Amino acid sequence: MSKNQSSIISLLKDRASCKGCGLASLCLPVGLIENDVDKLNAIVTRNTPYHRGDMLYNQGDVFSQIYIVKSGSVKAYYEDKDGNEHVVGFFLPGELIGLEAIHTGVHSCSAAVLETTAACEVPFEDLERLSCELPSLQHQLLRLLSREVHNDCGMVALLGNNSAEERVAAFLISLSTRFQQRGLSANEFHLSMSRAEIASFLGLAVETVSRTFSRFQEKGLLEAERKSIKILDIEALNEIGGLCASTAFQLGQKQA
Amino acid sequence: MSKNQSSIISLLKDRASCKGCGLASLCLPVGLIENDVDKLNAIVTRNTPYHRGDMLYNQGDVFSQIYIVKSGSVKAYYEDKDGNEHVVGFFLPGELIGLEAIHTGVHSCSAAVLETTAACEVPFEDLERLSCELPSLQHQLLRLLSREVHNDCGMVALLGNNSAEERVAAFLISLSTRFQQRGLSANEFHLSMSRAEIASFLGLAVETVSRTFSRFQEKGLLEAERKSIKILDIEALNEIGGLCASTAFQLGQKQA
DNA sequence: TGTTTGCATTGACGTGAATCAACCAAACTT
DNA sequence: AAGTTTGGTTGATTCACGTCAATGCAAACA
Repeated sequence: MSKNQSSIISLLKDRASCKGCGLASLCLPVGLIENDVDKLNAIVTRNTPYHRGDMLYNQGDVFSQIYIVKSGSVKAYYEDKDGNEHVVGFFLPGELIGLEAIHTGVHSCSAAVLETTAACEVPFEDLERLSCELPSLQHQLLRLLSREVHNDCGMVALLGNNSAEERVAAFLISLSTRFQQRGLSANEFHLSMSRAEIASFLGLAVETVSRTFSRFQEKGLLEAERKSIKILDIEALNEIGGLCASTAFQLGQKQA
Repeated sequence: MSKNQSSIISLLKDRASCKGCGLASLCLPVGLIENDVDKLNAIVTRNTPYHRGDMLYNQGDVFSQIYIVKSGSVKAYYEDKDGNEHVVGFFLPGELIGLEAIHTGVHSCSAAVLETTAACEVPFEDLERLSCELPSLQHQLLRLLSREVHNDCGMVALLGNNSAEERVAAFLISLSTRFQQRGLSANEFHLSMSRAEIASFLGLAVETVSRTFSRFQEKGLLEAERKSIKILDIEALNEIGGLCASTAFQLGQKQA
């Protein structure tokens, strides 16, 4: 085997490990030295990709591991007693899923993938054990949990106080910001969730979401062709929804 | 000094330490052996009581420690750009305050006490250090953060999907449950927050909260005399608001 | 090419809760 | 004890958004 070949192979290996992962700066490895990243990597497993509709876990499942989106996207939702689905969050690459279940040991919501999605799985007991050993890992885990609390506070604020237009604007700003942080375009992106899922998440009717998109288009703020979004006037959107909960919260996003 | 006197003194000391604290079963000491509780206690400080209106911290303050309610109650809120106050949570004895700030290192909301309140303060760096040393402490800290995430999910669900009556009912159920867990009456209690603060928290107008209380009284579900509440038919209240977000969430409470 | 199926959009209409405006009762002042 | 302030209740009106219903439109399949 030539040197060239072996370096390609090690590159491929790296891409499938925490060390070479492009999301490392958003995820658990933040603050870890190379050697410690290897220790983290040793407890992480990666499955074959999931497809739209596949479940990471179901409401009521026993909690054993957290999931981290590697590529694609995931929704978290719960079903009420009448069987209606209520979306409580969307997760993009680098975001941790399942944190709500640590407390009780049982998942209180379900997680379904929205498009072809790769996920890392981290057995929680292993993660706890390693966190005791690596203070930086513990710190980052606490930070990520705190981020979740912070963002959920922002959602509570948004849902409690803001109009349909403000909610939709805040939602779009949130997505835009998060895509940008992941090296994608802040102005043009693809929605992996349906209007119904957006509506559910924002506490609105599908029709209201649709009408709001239309109104934003009439005002020249964006172009929405089904699931592809092109933001034309991000400043105006920010004006409507971006800072509605004060500068304190970067609203509605699962990522700060 | 007689043996009797010294035992009284040590009892008083205990009450002011984690070891003798009646809230230990809800708080950080869960799962710790006596020796480790002492280590925790060594990093906890307790100030003279706060009074209504006093601030634990303000939006924008640098984060350095978390607060735990020992007695009394606290509200967390943020001010929007127009100076309007929006309540995002209420905290009862045993509940941790300030967790939203770990992520950024800056408080994104303010915490104000609602009545005469005692609080424990735990410098976060010390807590992190000790958590590495005591796996049970780390575990409990993660659990408490997760509880916050879980409860906030419940609030998002409540605000997104439920009517004014359902929200108020869920709020009352939540308080009732939490008082009961603290050894107080589940049916008769005192509200430390004003109608305006309840309204803000539930994303409603003061008038709507007031009317909803009145309607519940007409239906014979409760008696509300200003701030004192007497629940007459907790089953009916549960029917209205208790399980509205499915059995998955114990709604709207900062405590499960 | 027509049919089905699953979103998405648009319009008409009704309603729950916000807003506006009095009014009242307690608590505080002087 | 009369004035003032603060918080809570109640009524009348308005409006944003939900609901109901029809239509559009693209991908999937026969």
